[in-house]
Parts: sequence; structure tokens; C-alpha cells
Amino acid sequence: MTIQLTSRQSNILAFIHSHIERRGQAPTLDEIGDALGIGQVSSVLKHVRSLEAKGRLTIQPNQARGIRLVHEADPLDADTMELPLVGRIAAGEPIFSEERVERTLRVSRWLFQLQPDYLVEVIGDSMRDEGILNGDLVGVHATPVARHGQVVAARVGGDRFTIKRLYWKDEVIRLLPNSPGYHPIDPDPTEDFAIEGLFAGLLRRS
Amino acid sequence: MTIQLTSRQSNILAFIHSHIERRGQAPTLDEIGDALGIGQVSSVLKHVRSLEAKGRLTIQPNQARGIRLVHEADPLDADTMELPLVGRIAAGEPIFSEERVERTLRVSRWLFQLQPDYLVEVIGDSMRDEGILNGDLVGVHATPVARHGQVVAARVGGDRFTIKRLYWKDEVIRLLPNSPGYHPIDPDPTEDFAIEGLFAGLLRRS
DNA sequence: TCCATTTTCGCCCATTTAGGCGAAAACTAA
DNA sequence: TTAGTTTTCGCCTAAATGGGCGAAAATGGA
Repeated sequence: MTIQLTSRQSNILAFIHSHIERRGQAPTLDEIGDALGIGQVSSVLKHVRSLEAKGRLTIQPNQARGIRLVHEADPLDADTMELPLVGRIAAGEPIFSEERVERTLRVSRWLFQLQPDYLVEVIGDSMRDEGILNGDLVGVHATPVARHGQVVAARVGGDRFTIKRLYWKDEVIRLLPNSPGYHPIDPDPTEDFAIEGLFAGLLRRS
Repeated sequence: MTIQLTSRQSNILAFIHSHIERRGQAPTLDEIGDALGIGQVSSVLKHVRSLEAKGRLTIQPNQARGIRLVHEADPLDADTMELPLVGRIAAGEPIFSEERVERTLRVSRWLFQLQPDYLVEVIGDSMRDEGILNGDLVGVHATPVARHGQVVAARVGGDRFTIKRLYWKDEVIRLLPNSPGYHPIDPDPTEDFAIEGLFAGLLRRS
């Protein structure tokens, strides 16, 4: 429920915004008054208080430059997030490129402890024993850092994007498929190998 | 941007809503006045005009019972849905009861072909081979009708709520755990047995 | 055409809010 | 401690809004 602002109020809010952008700190009431042509700081305060009542900013009492903007991000963004579903990964490309984002899904943040940055569709049943099936959408928290035993999204040889459990022993990296009938991947040292991120949740379509 | 209503206004809006539900047509200004204890229809009109200004309804000029509600349907509801996550199921209780709804999650509708009515947390690993693990949240499409081979949410003996693959042969119902080490359940004919619904998607927390 | 129903118009008052003023209080740095 | 900066308080006015009144206009059926 966003309450609408008067023109005075939105001008003031806009000025505060731009001031923070330009100077890195909030303006004083006096500076706001100067910019908007309001002689009395107390009048400015009145408006700033109104903006606070309308949920657009907060005031740190008695503190100079104590105005903090509230990042509005409509009520939904507060507890849900939008995740891009990226398609098949081709060689060399960065994970993110406009063309590969097939669509975006919105889900409650509560679902994830580790916040995913995107979703990938799983191809193949090599992780069946981890409860990850063909067609599942896996959330990936993009990071190159992974520890032994974690489920990771990795890219081997530049074009094969896989979800595997990482085994790292004696400086040997192994990607364990964790399903019978699949063989572990021992990355060829001459091939590119990159950890794209960590497993962070799963969505299965019905 | 939804503008907030005064209490008078929301009462009037609520009455209009319920009147349309009950009678199939909008009330006259006089009827609204009667219900809310406002003597003058013109006063009612004032409020109805306010509601129009706030985008909650429209008025067909000079037309009797000419109030039309605007179905707000926030842009989000269009492509996401809210699902209650229900807790452990106790004996005899209906699936839905306020106390058992632990929280609600919002997810994109696109995720589901068969629309789930609620989510249940899976206890135990009896469906590991179906890719359903302990702690997963399973979407359930509430229906008593299931066919052979479908994954169902069922209640056996009144208190055991389980997710199983349904086998139905020669009028014998079997719930197949689909994991080694678990035995099929052959419902005891003297026990209650009810299919609560069909598997409709899965969410795994990270 | 006439009449009952229903909507619309003009007017009223009380409360809230916007917008502003001067002065007091609080903070900060010398 | 003292002076300058900045925030806060109390008070004021005008406009907008909420909530209401009685009467006039429009509508539709008999």
C-alpha cells in the first residue's frame, strides 16, 4: 500500500535522493530548504516527517544528516525474489547474457538459506541419488569458492555445465555423480575447469 | 499504488462486495445507507465517489445499481500464487485448519502444471528414488481421485500422512515406497484410508 | 403522463493535512 | 565553555477531505 505524495514531498524526496547520490550523504534540513526555496527548516522537517509517515524514509533522531532512504522495493520484494532461469550454457559465454535468460521465476526468499543468483535446468539423471532429477531447476549461488563435499555447479572444458558433488582430496578435484551407472569426472588438467557456484535449492515442476 | 481507505469507505466497499455476492447485483445507494446507518443517499454517494477516485470501483452514470467493482488483482497475483505450508497432520483433522498453517510461500504459477493447493513437508526418505528427500516441500493438488502409477499424498489410519506412488491392481491398493529398504504399505481394510491429493511439484530448501 | 425509485447537485461543518513561521533544544567542534 | 550548526517544538493559516444534510434531476414502469 503505497501512499501518494504531494508535489512538495516528491520534490524533497527527489532532492534527498540526488544529494545522497552526488555527495554520499544525506542533506541537512537547511540544505533541503535552500534547494527548494523554503525559508524555515522546521517546515522542511514537517515534510520530511510526512515522508517518514508514508514510509519513504527514516529519521535518526537528533542526528545531523540523519535521513535514511527506505528502499521501497514493493512489499513483494521484501519476502520474494525474482530468479532468472538460464538456458543451456555454451562454450566461453558468461553465465549471464540476456539471450540465455529464458524467463524469470518469483519465489519466497524463505525457501533459501544460501541465496541463489539464478536457476539452471538439470539435464540427465546423474544426480538421482541426491534427489536431483532430469528437468529439475537448481538454484545456483554464484561463487568460485567451494568446499569438499558440497554440491556445486561446475563447468568442465568450457561447455559442459554439470551439477556434481565436489570431492577434493590431495589436490585432486573430482566431481562425483553420486548415481550408479555414472562415472566420476576427473577433470583433465589441460581442460578449463571452473566452479560456477553452489547448490542453493531446487524446484521441481509438476 | 493502492491508496488507503477510511473505515467508512472500507465498510461500504465490503458491503457492496457482499451484496454482489449474495444478490448478484450491486446495491442502490439507499441500500448502502440503510446497511451502514447513513440517512442520506447523497452522503453515501460522496463515499462511493471517493472509492471511485481511489480506483476501487466505477460508477455507471444515472444508472440504477450502476456500481461496478474493479478487480484489482495486483500485478503479482497474475503470475504468482501463495501456498500455505501445512504442518504435521494429526488424526482426524481436516488438512486445512488455521493452526496448522505454518507460513505461506509465494511462487510463480509457471512452475506447476497441476496447481497445488498446499505444501507439506516430507518426513523420512521413503521416496528417495523418486527424488523426494527428507525435508522437501511437496505441493499437493487436493483431490480424492488418483490413477494407477501416480504419486499421491495419502492418509492411512487417520494419522499417518505419506507421499507414495499408488499401485492399484485387482482392486488392491498399494502404496509403493520406491526406495530400497522400505516396505510397501498395504492398507489394512479395517483402517481408514484416504487419498488427500496428487503430487504437484516440489521445493527443496538449501 | 404520473409516481416511486434512484441518482445527482449544492450546501454545510469538523477534522486532517500541507505548508509555513519563530524560537528553543540538542549536538559538535574549537 | 562557547559559538555555530542542525534538529525539534509550539503555533498559525489555508486547503483538502470526510461525513453529513435537504432538495432537484433523471430513470423506468404502470
